[in-house]
This record gives sequence, C-alpha cells and structure tokens, in this order.
Amino acid sequence: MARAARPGITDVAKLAGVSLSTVSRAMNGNPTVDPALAERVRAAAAQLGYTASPVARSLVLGRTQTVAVVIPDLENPTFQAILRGLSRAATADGYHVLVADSREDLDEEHALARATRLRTDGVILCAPRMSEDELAEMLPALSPAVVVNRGPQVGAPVVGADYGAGMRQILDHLTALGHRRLVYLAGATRSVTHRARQAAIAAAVRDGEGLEVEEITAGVAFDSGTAVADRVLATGATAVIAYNDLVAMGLLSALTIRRVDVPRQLSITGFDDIPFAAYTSPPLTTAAVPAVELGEAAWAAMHAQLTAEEPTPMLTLTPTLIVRGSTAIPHSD
Amino acid sequence: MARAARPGITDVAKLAGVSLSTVSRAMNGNPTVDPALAERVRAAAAQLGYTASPVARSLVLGRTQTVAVVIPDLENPTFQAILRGLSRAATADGYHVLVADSREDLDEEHALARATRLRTDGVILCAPRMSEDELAEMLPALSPAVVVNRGPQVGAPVVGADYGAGMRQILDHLTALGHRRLVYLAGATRSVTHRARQAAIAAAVRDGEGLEVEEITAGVAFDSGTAVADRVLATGATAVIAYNDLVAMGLLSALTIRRVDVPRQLSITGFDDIPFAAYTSPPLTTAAVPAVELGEAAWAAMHAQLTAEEPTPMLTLTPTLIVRGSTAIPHSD
DNA sequence: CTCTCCTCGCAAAACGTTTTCTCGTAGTAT
DNA sequence: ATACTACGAGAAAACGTTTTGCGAGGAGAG
Repeated sequence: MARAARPGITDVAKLAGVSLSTVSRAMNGNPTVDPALAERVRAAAAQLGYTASPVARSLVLGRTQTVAVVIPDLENPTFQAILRGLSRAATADGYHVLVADSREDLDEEHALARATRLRTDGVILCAPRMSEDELAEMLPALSPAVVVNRGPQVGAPVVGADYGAGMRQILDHLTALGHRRLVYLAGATRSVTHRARQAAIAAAVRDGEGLEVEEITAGVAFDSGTAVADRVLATGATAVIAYNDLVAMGLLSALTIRRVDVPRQLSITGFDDIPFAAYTSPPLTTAAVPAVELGEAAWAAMHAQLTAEEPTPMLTLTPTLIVRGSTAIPHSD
Repeated sequence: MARAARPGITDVAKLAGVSLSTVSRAMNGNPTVDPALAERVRAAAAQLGYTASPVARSLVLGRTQTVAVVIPDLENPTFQAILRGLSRAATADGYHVLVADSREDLDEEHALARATRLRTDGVILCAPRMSEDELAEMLPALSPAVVVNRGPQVGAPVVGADYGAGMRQILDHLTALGHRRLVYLAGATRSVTHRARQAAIAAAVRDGEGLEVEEITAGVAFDSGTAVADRVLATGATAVIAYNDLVAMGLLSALTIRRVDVPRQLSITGFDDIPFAAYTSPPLTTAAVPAVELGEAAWAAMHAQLTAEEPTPMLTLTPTLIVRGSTAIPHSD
C-alpha cells in the first residue's frame, strides 16, 4: 500500500522538527519566524511537495481567492471578450474565475448567482437579464458584486459601455454621409443597451433636420438579420443601423444573395466590433465596444472591493466608431 | 448592530428545535430521519435562508463539486466552443467550472493545472501545449484528469477529434473535383493535430496518382493567412488547404484584395467550422470539428471518473466535411 | 409485560488550515 | 548577578460542516 494521501501541514512539521504553527507561519512569510528555521521548513515542504490545501485555507480565512462570472450566453462574442479580459486580469492578481452560463434563463441566472457566490468571494453579473427590481433585491445578498452593462445600480459598482454615445457616432457618421432615411433594427427590446440606443436615435431625430428613423424589431442573432432583409428593403431607406454586428452580418449576407450592392445601394452599420466584423465583405462599419477592457474594468472594480480600497462607483467606457466598407454616400436614383 | 453573518447549521437547529446532526441529516436527505421532522427542518432552513457552506462541506467531504478547465487561448473559437459544451454539461450535472487561460504559456499551463487542481475535483486539459513527456509526468498528480485533442495518453482519458479523417475528407473532396497540385498551410507544427493532418496528406500522396502537396508553414491566426498569400499564388497550385478556418479566412481576405477569384482561380478549404466560416464570401468549405460535442464528451469522461463509473479510455469524434462555396473545379488555363 | 427496533439527541472526532494566547529563553540593562 | 524585555515557538481554539458512536425514549410485536 503506497501512501497516496497528499502531505499535510503536520507531515511537514514532523519532517522539519517543528510545530505545525511554525510551518504555517513560515509558509506564509510571517516575519516573526527565524529565517534559518523558515528556510528549513520550506525545504521540508519542497521535499514533500507540500502545498497548503486551498479549501481548508478558505474555510478559516473566509475567502476563496475565486470570483464568479455569470454570463447569459457563452456563445456571444462580446461576453466571450468580457470573460477573456476579466479572466486574464483576475489571474494576474492571483485569483481564480468560476464561469457560469445562464443560457438566457432567468431562473437559472438567479440560481447561479446565488450558488456561485457561496463558493467565491464575489460575483460579476454580466449583462444580467433579470429586471431592475429583481436585481436590486438580489444584489445585497451577493455583495461584493459588480454589474456589467446595466444601468446605474445601488449596492454594486457598474461598469459598462456607453451605447448611447456609440449610437450617436453612428448617426453622425451616417448623416454626415448624407443619409436621411434610416432603419434601426432593434434587438433585445427590454435591455438597457437597447433603450440607450433608442434614446440617442430619438435625440438625433429631434435635433436633426429631416432625419427619419424607422424601427424594426429584429433580434440579436445572425438569423434575425437575414429574416428582415425584405422588410428592410421595402422601407426604401438608404442606410440601416443593425442592433449588433451579428444582425448586420446576417442582413449583409441576405442582401448579397439578393444582389443588393452594399454600400452603394444600402449602407449598413453594426455594433460591438466582434472579431469577424473586419472580415465581412464589405467589412463592417461599426461602433467598437471595448469588451476586453470592460472585463478588465469589471475585475478592477471587484478587486477594489475585495481589497477594501475605495470602490469604483461607476465606470463607463466609450465605444469608438470604426469606419469600414459597409457605409458610403447614399445612391441618388 | 444588525446580524449580518450568514446563518449556520446551529441556527437552523435552534430554530427547528433539533440537534445539529439532525439538520445535517435532513438537509442531505438521509432516510433515517422522520419525514415530518425533515420537513420542519427544511422549513426552518428556508425561513433563515440557510444554505450549507460549500467550503466547509468541501473540506470534510473531500470534494468541491467543481472542475477546472485549462485552455491555451480563450480567444480561439474552437476552445470557446469546447468550454461552452463542457460548461453546460457540467452545470447540468450540478458541477461548477473553473476556467483558466494559460495564454499559450507553457509555464503558466503547468502552474495553472497544478493550482486549479487543488481547489477542484479534477482538471480538463484542453489541447495542452506541453510536451508528451511533461504531460505524462504531470498527469498522475492531476488525476482525475481528462485530456482534449491530444494523442493517446496513459493516466487520463482522452477525447478528441480525428483530424486525420477530416483531412482525408478534404483531400477526397479536392481530388474528386480534379485538383492535383495542392498547398497545405501548416499551423502549429509541433501539435498532434498537425501531425495527424500531415500523415493523412502523406498517405494520400502515396496512394493518389499524380497528387502533389506542397507544405508552407504559416501559423494559426488570421494574419498568418494574409501573410502567405503571395507565396501561395507563386506555387501555381489550384487549391490550398489551410490549417484552420482563421488562416483560410485570412488568405481569402488577402486574395480578395488581390482580385483573385475564389474558387474559380483557387479553391480554399478551412478546418474547424468556426461560427463565421459560413459567412465569408464565398462561404468556406471546411471540415467541421464538433467542438461543443467535444466539450460535452470531455465532461462525460470526467463525470465518469468522479462517480467511479467505468472510465472512458478514449473517445474520438469525426469531423464532417462541409462543402460551401470556396471550392470548385480547378480552372483550365 | 418485555423485547426489539426505529428515530433522534448528544457529544465528539474529523477535514487542514490560520491565528491567538501563552510560555520559555535569550539578551540587555542596571 | 538579577530583573526586565523581546522575541520565537508551541498548544489550543477556531472556521462550519459531516459523520460516527452511543444512549434514550417510544412504539409495535410477541
């Protein structure tokens, strides 16, 4: 029978000929331990291949060095980028990341947030689908928490992108080109990011002379874009603002099949600047949401709470307009 | 001073008027406890909002209900898909997933695997970059572990895609179309998946009459494809087999700029069938690697080990050829 | 009426650490 | 030489559960 059990702190203590308290102190760099002794302990630990059990450590310390990220859909490129930025930033600070995919299910989102919080030091809610009220009610139990891409919240720092500003840039770009009749392909109509876009459009219509924007409810996925192609064409608009790049790409694909010339007959803009937005033909003009930076900022906000620094109340990153080939001066029939 | 502390098992015991052992038994569905009493305990727990501390539970039970996934690059669509399939399958079985991005760094990969294993019940190594020897040496310490997309291993079940079979399908497709002079754009030249492709090519060249395949080392990213465009054209080949979809898309993009007609002048194939492979123009002919299923299979293999079922020694999924618009009969000058 | 089995309470050990408290010893100052 | 200080290290408590052993009480069966 070989001893398969992982060595414990007592084994190290025995080998080094000291008490187990001393081992703990030595391993944690406690300065009250004699350097020579500490070295002897470390040598013994190394010889045994000892590493303190994180679980036992977590129990007594009350912290797990782990945070949870709850995401509505792991398939969404934006969430993937947020997760990537978050994960790498957290790892750099010596933290681990628990990822939970709620699959757009509200109950699941609730359950996952609660469940993961119990085994972590905090949870980052990524664009939570739950209502404002539910969120406000749940937040205290989750604290410390960080909310990404939602409106201002009480009880948790919020980091997000300014979708209104992004939309304004798109509108400015389009109107500067000379477009007056636009279509807005709405996506998640209950989301805050949709309302921000809508408000920006409303403001532009109010201020701009002769600007018309027709709203068509599409969806958030590629297929949503292909599905509304004919309706879009029927409007006679010269440019269409898609809810996001996926929808824009879907629309673009459907229009290519219909032999509609983009951008000469119709300009199209996306939103997000997902990895492949640059590689469509024509490449997509879009408002780039700094998703990776969003993830990093979310981690920074969480880290600040965990280390009891002054909390970041709210941080908003501004998307940048990226003009590519899918927009141009409107055609003059 | 409000009591902010989470209720403990003793609080529930006190409220329900039973001993703390009974609470534990009741909460864990131990059949030796009277159903009525169990219900009373559960009611008390619900009233207090009690949930057993997973950390304390993990310590005594010796399991965390969590597994770790170590991934070389969270930006890679294939790994994202594997993570997604894995995460959802694990969640369905009541497990949590710790994700670690090694950023293609070998030392980091080692460190992360070891570190995450300590706080989880097992680790899934996703296409580990470390050498065969290092892997074999590390695996015992990680057990239970699952390896994804590597050659057969001792000490851990392996799930993976049959890249050789995928390559054979591509070659068959291309030769059936009439192509004889091909270029293979090699990617990660040290990887097992590369060698599998190479072997399939070598076999085809040996068997096929008049088949020539020139190998050019490119890379694994979009830019690698754009970079070798001129060299590819200089070969005079009629079809090019890219290492993966990313490289194929990069090449396609560069060729479009050079006004090379794909597929009429040059056929291109990818590998993986990443989400956007269907949306390039022309859409990409590729060998679809069932990445989500790979993730699910990896979880199944892990779950089997955790529940002491008969372990899955090795599972190989076969890619399916997806013929789209980027391949055609070679042009006859 | 007694025997037995079932249910439950109680107490305590165990999981593997960190941390507080306490004590012994060595060094320093008088 | 003695007393006081300071420092290093050991013993024990604590973290919040699960689990085991044992005993008590009640109910049902013979």
